[in-house]
Amino acid sequence: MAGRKQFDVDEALRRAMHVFWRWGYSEASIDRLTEGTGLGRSSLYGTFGDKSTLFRKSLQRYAQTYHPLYDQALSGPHPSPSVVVAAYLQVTLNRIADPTVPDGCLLTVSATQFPALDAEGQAMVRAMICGLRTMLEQALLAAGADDQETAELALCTLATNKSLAVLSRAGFSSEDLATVAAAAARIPGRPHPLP
Amino acid sequence: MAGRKQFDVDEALRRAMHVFWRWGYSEASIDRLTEGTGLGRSSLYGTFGDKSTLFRKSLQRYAQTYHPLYDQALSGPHPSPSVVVAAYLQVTLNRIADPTVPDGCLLTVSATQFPALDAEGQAMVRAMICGLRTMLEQALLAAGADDQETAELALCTLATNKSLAVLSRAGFSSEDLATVAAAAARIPGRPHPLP
DNA sequence: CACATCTTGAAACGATCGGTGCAAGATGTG
DNA sequence: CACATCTTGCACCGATCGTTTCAAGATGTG
Repeated sequence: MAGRKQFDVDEALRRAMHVFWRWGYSEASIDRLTEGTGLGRSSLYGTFGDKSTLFRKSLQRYAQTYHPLYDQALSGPHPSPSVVVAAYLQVTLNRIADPTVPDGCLLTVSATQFPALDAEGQAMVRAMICGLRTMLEQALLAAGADDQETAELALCTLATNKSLAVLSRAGFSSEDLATVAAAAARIPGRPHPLP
Repeated sequence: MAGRKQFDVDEALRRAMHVFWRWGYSEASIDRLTEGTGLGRSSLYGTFGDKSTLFRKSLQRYAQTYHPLYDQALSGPHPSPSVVVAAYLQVTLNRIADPTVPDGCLLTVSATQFPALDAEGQAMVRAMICGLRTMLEQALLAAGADDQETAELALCTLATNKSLAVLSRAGFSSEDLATVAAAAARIPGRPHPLP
């Protein structure tokens, strides 16, 4: 029934990523992965290894697809920290609004939430978060924020990013998500209202 | 080996809630539930029904335990919307810091994230979120916010609440969580920094 | 004590889980 | 064509999943 591979490896990985994206790690069964990719079990295991390896490759695939978008949005000159925050969150909003990907990404947010994920996968997720955090901090510093404000804003923007994914998954409208993102861009440069 | 129940039903439900709290719905296997509650399979099924029913009862148990805390923090008079937001998020921070509950609650945040949860459970989670939202909106109106600001702040505070749970689960420090909560309290009453 | 009621532990159910073995078939090379 | 190499579909593995069944034992009532 075969001599050379009858599928595109990169496209299959993209589809597998979308299965994890939609179902998370535990609920992404091998049957769902074979169905989503169109591959048979043998092809899936022969090409990508076992489930946890495939998940890690899906994470890598996600990073190499979307991290450049964040990098591009943050690399240019920005007039203020607020603009940096808004630009970062806009990338997330764009990704959520993308009709070619499943609704509600369970890769970035809930990867750390699924207890079934092994230590190697957890470490990879943490490294991805750390990379985005550094990316944000550099852009904030370049936009004129001091060290303390940079640390705070990077953290809060990451937090907002996570909440956008959660709210999206929970069925909140894109208008609501845009409202949350816009409010996060209003945090910079404000004194504490509490004593 | 028994004639009358050899355990406290309410305490067993509390422990079952903590198992879902720690593991989420899919990863909370019956074995983990029997181990966590100390009950046998027969007692568990005989008392609480099947797994999805037990999860719903755990959700109810969570709501009746923690929603009064939010209600209490919001019911008194507040000088400003900022204080309302801060008071609300402080309840979440306190719950996260509680040493008697597991680290990283997968009940409120990720209940909507787990595809395995049935429609009835999903609806219950949405109803809980809706109740908290209404509670917040009433307190914000009472604190002098107009309709538009109330809607925006209630949404953003809910979003921050979710992100706190996610960041907590991801291993961020309690100082980081407090920073995020404090920054959210700085949103009210600020003009948009972007054109 | 007799008897109905309830609870419990243990075994077992079918279904699904992630993963493997293997023969059949397609390909590239000689 | 002969042959080694690779891929694929299919069956199957043990383990675990949620759930049910059932007999044994403890209790409350007469």
